[in-house]
Amino acid sequence: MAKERKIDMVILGLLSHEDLTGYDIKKRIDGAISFFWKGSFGNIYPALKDMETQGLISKNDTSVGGRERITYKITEAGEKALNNWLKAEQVENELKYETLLKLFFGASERTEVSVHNIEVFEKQIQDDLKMLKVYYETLEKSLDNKDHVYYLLTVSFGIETYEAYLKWCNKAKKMLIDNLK
Amino acid sequence: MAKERKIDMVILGLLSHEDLTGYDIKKRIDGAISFFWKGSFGNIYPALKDMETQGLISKNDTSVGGRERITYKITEAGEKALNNWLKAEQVENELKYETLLKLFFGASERTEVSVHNIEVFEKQIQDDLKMLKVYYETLEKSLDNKDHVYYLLTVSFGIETYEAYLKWCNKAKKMLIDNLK
DNA sequence: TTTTTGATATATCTGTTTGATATATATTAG
DNA sequence: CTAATATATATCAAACAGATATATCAAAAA
Repeated sequence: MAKERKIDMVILGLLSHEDLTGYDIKKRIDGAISFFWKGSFGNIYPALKDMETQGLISKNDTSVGGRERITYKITEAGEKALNNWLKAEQVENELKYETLLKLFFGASERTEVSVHNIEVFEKQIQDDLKMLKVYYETLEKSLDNKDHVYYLLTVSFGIETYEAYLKWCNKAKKMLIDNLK
Repeated sequence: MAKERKIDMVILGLLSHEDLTGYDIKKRIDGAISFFWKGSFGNIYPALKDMETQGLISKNDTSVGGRERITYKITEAGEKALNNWLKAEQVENELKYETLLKLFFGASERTEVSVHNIEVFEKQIQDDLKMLKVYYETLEKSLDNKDHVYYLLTVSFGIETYEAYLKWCNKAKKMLIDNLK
């Protein structure tokens, strides 16, 4: 058996707040969610079709003029599926860092190459961290919205881990330079 | 065009140290590498076949008795490909954490469900952290081996980020309990 | 005014990866 | 001696990523 399709839960979660088109869903995922979960048209559209067949969501045509526009709404069965998933013990947490892979095999090349690779990573993280801090400040001002408390927690996860990454970058560079020259 | 197949580089990296069978490669990946990169028979064996055709690795039959055993060796072209990848700027770093996904949609359920989900995550991380610390202590004793310096850096990455996760777990649980009762 | 760029929107295709399963041999533990 | 586990190759279905195709519409630029 193949693993359960997780994109379904992302879609249900988003639809539990508002009716959306496939395109909207992609945009939402590309926003605040993207740092811990990704989506693509290639899995969003087939998932919408399947879930409609399963009765977890319902389709309604909101086309204007010649412009096609299919909005989806979550059904009661969909809400149930979402809550069951939220309560399920099993979770799949996965890190996939090419930077660490390169570092693992770093001894095949000159030390400077690995130091440079860490710097590339460091730059990426610094940029992403700035974005997360902007999100954080915005959310902090509207914690009366219950959803925002949860959003803030995921953003705070990002900030704390990215700060840990940056600390590691410094240690790692130092260690490479000290130990290997 | 599809993205380049990364498993090729994992295989080349491993073969740059020793000759291995597909099964061996799987075992190596499941070990110290698995926390930042995964592999499966379903992509290892096809990759081995392709890379042999491309001349990046060479096959030699080391079967004993009726037991099939195909060992692969890296070629000069393979070493070149590995070093080119190590020097390439572009990297793909990706976090895929279902725990954060659940937390993001946490407002759909009772606060206790999210607190429990954080505790499940916390337990997982505590266990993994113990393993990483054992790796660390073992590696620390053999830093005369140049490779081990690099291995240690990846393990240290894991330790630092997992410790940051645990700190976040406490903060997050407290925030949920304070803000939402 | 016309053109072009960019955003909206659905959909599909190829290649890659995951996870499971099938098959068979060798070794170890009870 | 037998059962369970480890070794080993291989393939399949489902899921996913990334790119591309197609078309509409709004806004900005020429």
